[in-house]
Amino acid sequence: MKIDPDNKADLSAQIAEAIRDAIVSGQLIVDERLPSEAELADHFAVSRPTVREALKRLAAQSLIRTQRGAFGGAFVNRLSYPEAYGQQITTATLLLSMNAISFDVACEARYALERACTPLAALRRTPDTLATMRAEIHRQGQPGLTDESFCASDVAFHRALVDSAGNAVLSYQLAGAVEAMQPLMNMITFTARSREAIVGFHTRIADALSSSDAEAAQTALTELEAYTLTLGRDVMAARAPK
Amino acid sequence: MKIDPDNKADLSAQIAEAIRDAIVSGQLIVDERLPSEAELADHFAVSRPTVREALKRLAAQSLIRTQRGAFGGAFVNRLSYPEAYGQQITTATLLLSMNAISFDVACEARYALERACTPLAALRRTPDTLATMRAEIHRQGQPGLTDESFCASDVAFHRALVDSAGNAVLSYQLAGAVEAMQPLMNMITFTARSREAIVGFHTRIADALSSSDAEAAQTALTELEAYTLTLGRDVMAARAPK
DNA sequence: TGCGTTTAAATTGTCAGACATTTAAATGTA
DNA sequence: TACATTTAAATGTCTGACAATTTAAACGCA
Repeated sequence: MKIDPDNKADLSAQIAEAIRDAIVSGQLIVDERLPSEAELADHFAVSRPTVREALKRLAAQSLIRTQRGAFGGAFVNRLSYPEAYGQQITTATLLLSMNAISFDVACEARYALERACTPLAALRRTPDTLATMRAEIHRQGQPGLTDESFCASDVAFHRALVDSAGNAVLSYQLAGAVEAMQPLMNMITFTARSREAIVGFHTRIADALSSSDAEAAQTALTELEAYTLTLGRDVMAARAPK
Repeated sequence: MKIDPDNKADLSAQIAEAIRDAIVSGQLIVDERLPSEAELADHFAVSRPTVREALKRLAAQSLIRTQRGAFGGAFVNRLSYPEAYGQQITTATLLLSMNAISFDVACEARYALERACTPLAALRRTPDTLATMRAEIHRQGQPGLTDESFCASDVAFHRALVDSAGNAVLSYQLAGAVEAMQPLMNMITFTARSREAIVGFHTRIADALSSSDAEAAQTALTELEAYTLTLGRDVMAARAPK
């Protein structure tokens, strides 16, 4: 873990980068304990608060965890799937909300990615994931459901679809794509008729996966994409004139 | 931006969360200036170092940027694509390297996602992206190339393929999937024969996109996946007996 | 000896106050 | 007006201290 030359950037950023490099390059392995804050301060020739700021940066990225007390300290953290999911979703959501991404582009990306899952899902879907999809479809048919709850259930359905592919890396990658769409979807008011149509598409998808018919699932997904697109465009059109 | 009850977690973590919530919920908008560190310390009834640790956590996630000097301070940062790319790649790389993801699973995910791009890429590929692909194919044919450079060129080729789809959200999502595979791919020693085979697949893909033949591109990708898988398995098999 | 209790030490979390550095606005001057 | 200087506000960094927490070792007792 090396030093910093006469760089002008923040010391805490430099130190954080040095430690991060040591982690990603494998010099520091999972669960290994870092030197104490005092030792790090000594090593980098800075004060303890500066070291602490660097460590907090790393903690924010789930690269380390800290433990108080004797024989406590900072330890290299094994990045778990839930943590990775969380970061993925936060980043994707912010990217979409802050960069004026059009509904069309986000929608296209989402359904393209989901279609990537269907062949695997048709092959590997389990009774468990199928049951989840059926349950969400049932919920979506309930009359008293708010638009937010309907959207949440929609997300749950699509996550079950993605998880059906039985590939953890794929699930992780798509978590962001699917969840980040929710704020955009929440802007849509779902009429009784549109809900019925969506439930119809979902049923077709679930049926297709049940019978391991990847092609039928892809077709239904593509039609659902087209339908979602028209819903979104109607909303945008209704807003624009104002 | 609200207070913290008698929570037991770190104050800096609580404060960071409170500010993060304010950002994602839209209470703080892009480029808006946060109160100064002293004002935040006063507001949350903590010391300035504690506030600073919280701000560094947010800075590590690119949620804020800071500026020194009069009328400086912390500002809500517009998450740019390059920043999002970087975080995506770091997270995906760590997830793969720290969780004993099998080569098969990572490979499957990567090619499934890339296949999702081919229909769009066949439709929208530009002379620019096609030229990039051709250039990388040419580089991959050079005899003196190290394995690392070959892998880097492979990544560049696949990134060009993804970018051909002309969907920024898709490009962002797949950056992690493609780049995170590189460390795994770097473990493979590419013989002259395997390089030739890979260049062949790449040429077929580029040709298919040139003629807007999505199906041929998908087929070539699928075969490339199968070939990559055998290469990877050979390496793993050679290592296991030791 | 064996086991429960107490003590001590190490480490992170937090605070207070100070000074250094940077930056842009305000001010003064030709 | 144009340019140089001053000033004020803010972040960056340091020092030193104390609080809270946790574990290991020391201790005492049966």
